[in-house]
Amino acid sequence: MQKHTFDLIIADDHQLFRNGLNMLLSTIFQHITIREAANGTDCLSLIQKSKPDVVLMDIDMPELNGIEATQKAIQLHPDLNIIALSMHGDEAYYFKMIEAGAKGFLLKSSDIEEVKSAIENVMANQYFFSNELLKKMVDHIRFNNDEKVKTSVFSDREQEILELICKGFSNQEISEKLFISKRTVDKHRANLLEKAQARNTAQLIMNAIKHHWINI
Amino acid sequence: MQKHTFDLIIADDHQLFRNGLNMLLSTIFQHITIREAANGTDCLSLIQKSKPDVVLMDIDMPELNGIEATQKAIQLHPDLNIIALSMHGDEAYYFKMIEAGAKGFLLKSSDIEEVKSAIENVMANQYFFSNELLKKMVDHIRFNNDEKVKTSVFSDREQEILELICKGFSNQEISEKLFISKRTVDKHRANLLEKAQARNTAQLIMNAIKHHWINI
DNA sequence: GTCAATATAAGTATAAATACCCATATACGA
DNA sequence: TCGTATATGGGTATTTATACTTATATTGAC
Repeated sequence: MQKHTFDLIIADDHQLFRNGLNMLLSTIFQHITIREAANGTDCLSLIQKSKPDVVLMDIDMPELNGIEATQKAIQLHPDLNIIALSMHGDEAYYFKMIEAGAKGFLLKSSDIEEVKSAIENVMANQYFFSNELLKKMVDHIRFNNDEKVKTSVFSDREQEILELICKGFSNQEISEKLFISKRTVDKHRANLLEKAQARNTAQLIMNAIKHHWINI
Repeated sequence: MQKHTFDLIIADDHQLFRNGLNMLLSTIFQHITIREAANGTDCLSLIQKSKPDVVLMDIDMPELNGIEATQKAIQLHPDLNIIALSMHGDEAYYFKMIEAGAKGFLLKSSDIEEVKSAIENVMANQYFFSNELLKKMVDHIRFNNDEKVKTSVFSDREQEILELICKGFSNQEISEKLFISKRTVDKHRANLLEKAQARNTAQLIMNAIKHHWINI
């Protein structure tokens, strides 16, 4: 797998982390050239100069953070393989890294084997998510029933009306679509609020999405 | 890897598919016992009788579908390794399979190597998502800007108010929290609607979540 | 120093949502 | 058959949101 030479950039603001990872990767990959950047701006310059095969990009960096650096880098080189590298707690930013165009996603708690897999995968034009991150995502989906909103079961009619509400229709418009009285829609909507344990439309939709009562 | 004997169930309502996959897996794994189920109910009985190591579970099955079968199976055997197996178009049900407790996720368009990886991974207590599915998920996140809602940039204050709206607070309550006039909140909210190209609260929140303007 | 964006606030008006009350018909399961 | 859930619809009232308008002070960029 690691027969031909390839270039890699480590972008992270902690020198010790960069140096250590550099050492580890140099041991694993025989023919590798590693460059280091301490922030997003330096990383962009390095990308322009050295045309790397892979970039390991920290999310939290000074000057230009990993998300912005990834956006700009992907604009210039859409096929560049960028692997996001973050700490626990940065999970909220993974969506933004995906939007920016990163192709691999590692936590800093990963072991070096996983980093190796990630590099090999993205170079083979595949996505890579660290197992720990997948577990976090899965757990988030499975166990976010924290607010005791039970897995509410709406009736078919309620489900239908919920979906129309989500599309932005008013009760009046829904009643015309379904050929029923607006007052009936009012009532269904009130029942939806009660079942969803929501005070208003905003909470109804937040809960509906959190608990996957609707598809987005 | 495949040294010791292990048991596997293929649950799918298409006999040809079951038989073919059975043949393929028998070739790949030397010491494997494969049982077949044509629907969710049969699958549950087989699980009770044979205590399998892995179940390949189709989502769309008669009598008891894959989601319900997975729920019941995981209730009885929380550590059972269930791999969801679905066709294109069933993607909306993956969330439900995750909630139900499946640990691997394959598309029927996967090649046999990916099935092998999935089986090995879940038996090693890891999650497995097929690369095609990851790509779909990533593409969904990256390219769902279909309604020309540009990557709206809200001001800090607007962002703050958006998050309070999502938590279910009324403009009156928000104004009290932020020590500003309700009319100011009214105005911010109107600006939010305009920037989000939404007609009402429901659409505002749908767009906010779709485009990750807020974290859920 | 000017321009643009933002945060602040208000007037006025209508539309929509929410919160209670009530009733009737239907269907489905114990 | 009896009860529960559901779908339908209405009365009344209040609260909330939305749509227009205008205005001022501040901040930051160029």
